[in-house]
Amino acid sequence: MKTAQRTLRISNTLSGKKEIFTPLHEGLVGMYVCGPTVYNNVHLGNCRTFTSFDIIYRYLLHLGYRVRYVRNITDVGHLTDDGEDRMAQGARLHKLEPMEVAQRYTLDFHEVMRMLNNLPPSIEPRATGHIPEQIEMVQRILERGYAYERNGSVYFNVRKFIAENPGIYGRLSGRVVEELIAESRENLKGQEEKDHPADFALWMKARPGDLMIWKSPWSVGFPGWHLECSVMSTKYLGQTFDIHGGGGDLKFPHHENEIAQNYGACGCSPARYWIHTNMLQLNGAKMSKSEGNFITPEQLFTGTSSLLSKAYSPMVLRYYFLQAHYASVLDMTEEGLRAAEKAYNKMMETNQLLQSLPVNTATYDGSESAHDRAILRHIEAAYEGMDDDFNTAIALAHLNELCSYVHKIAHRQIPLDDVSPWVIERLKTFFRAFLFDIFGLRDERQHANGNHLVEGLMALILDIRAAARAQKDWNTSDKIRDALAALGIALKDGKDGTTWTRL
RNA sequence: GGUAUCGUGGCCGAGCGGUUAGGCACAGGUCUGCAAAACCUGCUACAGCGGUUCGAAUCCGCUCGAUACCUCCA
Repeated sequence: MKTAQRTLRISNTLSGKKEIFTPLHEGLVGMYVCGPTVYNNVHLGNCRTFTSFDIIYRYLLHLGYRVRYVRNITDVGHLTDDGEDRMAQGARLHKLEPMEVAQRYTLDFHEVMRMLNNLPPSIEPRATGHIPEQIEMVQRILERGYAYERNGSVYFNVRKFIAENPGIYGRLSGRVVEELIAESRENLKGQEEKDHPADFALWMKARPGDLMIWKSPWSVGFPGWHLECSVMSTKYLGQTFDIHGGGGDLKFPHHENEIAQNYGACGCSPARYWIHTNMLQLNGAKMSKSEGNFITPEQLFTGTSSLLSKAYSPMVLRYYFLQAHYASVLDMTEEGLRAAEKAYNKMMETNQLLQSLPVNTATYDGSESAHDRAILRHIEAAYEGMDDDFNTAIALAHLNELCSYVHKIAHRQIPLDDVSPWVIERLKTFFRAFLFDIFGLRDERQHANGNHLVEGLMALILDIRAAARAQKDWNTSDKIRDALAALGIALKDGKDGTTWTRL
């Protein structure tokens, strides 16, 4: 698959329109995604965001692009409402060094990403590893006149920036600064230093007791939360790059301020396409720790949440995400998870069936049947779905349609001769590419069945049962089936013998 | 309170003015020793009320509800 063969369209949240994607440099894509703040276990909603971008990353790779995918780890500067650094707060709550907190939850994050089969980004920079660069950017913004120093802290001058660069600030989030001014006047807390409520910190002077501090020309302190992304995207992708992504909740103020910082430092816009993913809800309401409507990835995978009756595997979760478009709110319910589990298992079984289909090249006469055309149409439609703003729901629908064909062929409802061998081969390649390369699914059943001893024992048992069945010894046959069912193994009697799966 | 987005059949969800997306569940059938699986068939929905249009789930207005941001929870 060559890049030139397909036209990719992306909903650009900067313009609010769906645009044809053309990278800055042909064949190369630079993508920056805002990563997690590692002060706690990774949130399920974060899992959806990073899985969405993983699929975008995978599809770009599949199209033949060389992609540099940068996703940061925020380990300093993201303050809570009380003005305490999240990392420092985590450290205080868990009685740990801030870097211990960062390490613990970075490992947790990586483990969950691995379970979800998300590819690691090309570069995963940390905010604390880029303090000198952040100080440099603050200096550049100061030199260009868009920031001011107050008692050792440095703030971005939003009003001056807007006056001199109309149409930049507020474009992404649709914000009008006059309204922000009116709004924020009410809840000013400890922000007396700022000239204006809309201004935001580039560098914060440390207060007594602050744990994460560095020397700078202005004070001993720490960088503002938004600065790291401006700095690290510039460092690894250049002043202007292709795609910047993140959760929709980051649009304002984080991304808006990020753009202002980049523009303020270099006079140019950072990303050309902005992609924002939408929220994950639980039982029709937002996930909220305080209201108990909350579940961690670990609880989901182990079935230890009181909100669920059983465990659901990482691949079932991934399949669940695939059924919806990344920009839509997704509601998670137990019934929905059950449906996804069943659909996922069926998809994996059908693929296994497809891959084992014989291809009789001797009968190939070069013609194209009605079935051939129907199959090829669904394959193309799945690609078109992905081309249209990475619509995995559309692509998945066509894969399901194709599953029906696979079964009809496998069960001789469509004679094998009615489908051209090259179409069967194409279908096999297509399924492998979409299921594993693009959707990033893993066949969990294969892992479960990958035990040689179990495989051997099952083969023996099924052989004995087949012999009993040949003698119409239904007692023995059913005894074996019932006993295996009790062990969590389901038998499926087909025309070509019996197969088994774990429940 | 302000701003924005959304509200689709029993459930989850696609849909971007004019071919009943798809999955799960459910019902009937084929196959089968029985069951399961698989396959076939059925289930024509768009929050409410108005409007624009030959035609609206899709555009506009209002009402109600949800979510996000403004304000710490992703």
